[in-house]
Amino acid sequence: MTKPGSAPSLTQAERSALSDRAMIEAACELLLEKGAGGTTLAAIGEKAGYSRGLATYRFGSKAGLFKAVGKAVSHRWLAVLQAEVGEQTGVDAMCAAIDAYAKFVQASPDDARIQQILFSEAGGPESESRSLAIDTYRRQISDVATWLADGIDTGSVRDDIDIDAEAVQFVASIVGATHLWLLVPDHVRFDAMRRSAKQRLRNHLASAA
Amino acid sequence: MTKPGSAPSLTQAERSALSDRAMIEAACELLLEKGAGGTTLAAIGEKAGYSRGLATYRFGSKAGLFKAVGKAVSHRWLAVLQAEVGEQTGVDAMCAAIDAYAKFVQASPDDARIQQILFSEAGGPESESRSLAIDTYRRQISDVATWLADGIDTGSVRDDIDIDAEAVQFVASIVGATHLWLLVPDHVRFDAMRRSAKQRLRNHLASAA
DNA sequence: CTTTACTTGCTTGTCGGTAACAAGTAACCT
DNA sequence: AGGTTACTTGTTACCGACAAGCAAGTAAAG
Repeated sequence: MTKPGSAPSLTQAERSALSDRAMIEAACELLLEKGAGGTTLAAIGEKAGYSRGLATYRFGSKAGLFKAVGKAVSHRWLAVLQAEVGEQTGVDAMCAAIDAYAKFVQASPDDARIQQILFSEAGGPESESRSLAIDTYRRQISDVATWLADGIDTGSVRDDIDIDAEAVQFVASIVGATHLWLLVPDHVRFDAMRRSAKQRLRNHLASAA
Repeated sequence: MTKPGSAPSLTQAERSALSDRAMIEAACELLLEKGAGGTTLAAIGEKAGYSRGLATYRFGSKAGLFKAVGKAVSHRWLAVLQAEVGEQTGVDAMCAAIDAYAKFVQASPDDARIQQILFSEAGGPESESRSLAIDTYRRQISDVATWLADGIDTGSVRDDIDIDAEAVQFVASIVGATHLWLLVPDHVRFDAMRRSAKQRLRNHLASAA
């Protein structure tokens, strides 16, 4: 029982969900500000309004926390992608994915930056965020491969292509463009690249029929 | 004068050049083994056969050391690129660059890995290796743009393209493919991608004439 | 050639800061 | 109330960075 004039009196689950969200939010801000290496668990906890130790306690380790942040961001991206692509297949789906990504980067550039910072961090043979990055990329490559396979089945895509190689190149283009955009933003104009990338896709992959 | 039976008696310059090389070499091995975060300056110094403090003393900071490593690797890559591309321009130069990169990755996969690890590390707003990565990417994009401009001048490349956008996409494809290869090596087959990437380039950029 | 003053390569001592864990406290639950 | 769960504080080990010192090399004077 809570005394009349006291605090909201949340349930335990609500309390932890609240602090989790606050810390992930704080982590995002700090990541953008100071990068992965410059972000400390203590700073995250305190910025979220708690003690220096909570982040470690809740997420176990720095890698664990970054994994949680990555999952949150990834989830938002996949929602946008799904909404844009819908049930399309073949080259249409790939073009829609390009549009979705452009939209995502424009609407939530912070999310895009964070995702890229975290996935870059996954470079070495260390980290737990490595496995998240691997899963995400693998998933995206296989999605594209499925689009292509369906496109071949329905006759909209040439049947003499190497599906896996094309899928990897497609994902690689987007990953690479984001990477460059993060480092050399003035050189990377997503909107300008969209047109030629889509046209190139159609020229290269669409069936002659 | 050195006593007959005594040690090699190197000059100061030779001594420091020797330890520099030893430490950069040690740093490369540790980077491949433990990643950027897992590599410590003390371990580098000791692995190179010196004290825990030498790496810091010589390179000033961890970022400074990584910068030196990056420069060494970058230098080797640029040599391969220059040898393969030569005086070619336009689409020919870009195809040669693809071949050069495939050759580089096959001949010195460790170098490719290290470069990618370091350039990934440059994601956040921190680090000194960030500026090296930026310079390198900027340089590569402008090289490709020059190839394209020359190709338009000599008539081998369509004149209705957006040079900068195409150059960025080209570099982005390679950067992204390497990034994926580092994380998901089994999905990325450089040799399979070479053929279709080059064909796509020619289809998309070569002038109709 | 030898001595001496100086420079440069390298090592050791140390400090602030951080991740990770453990033990304790306070809030919620039954 | 007792017990479970959310959170805090105390502590340890480790790392990057710096600074003071030591030793190896260099060069000028006698």
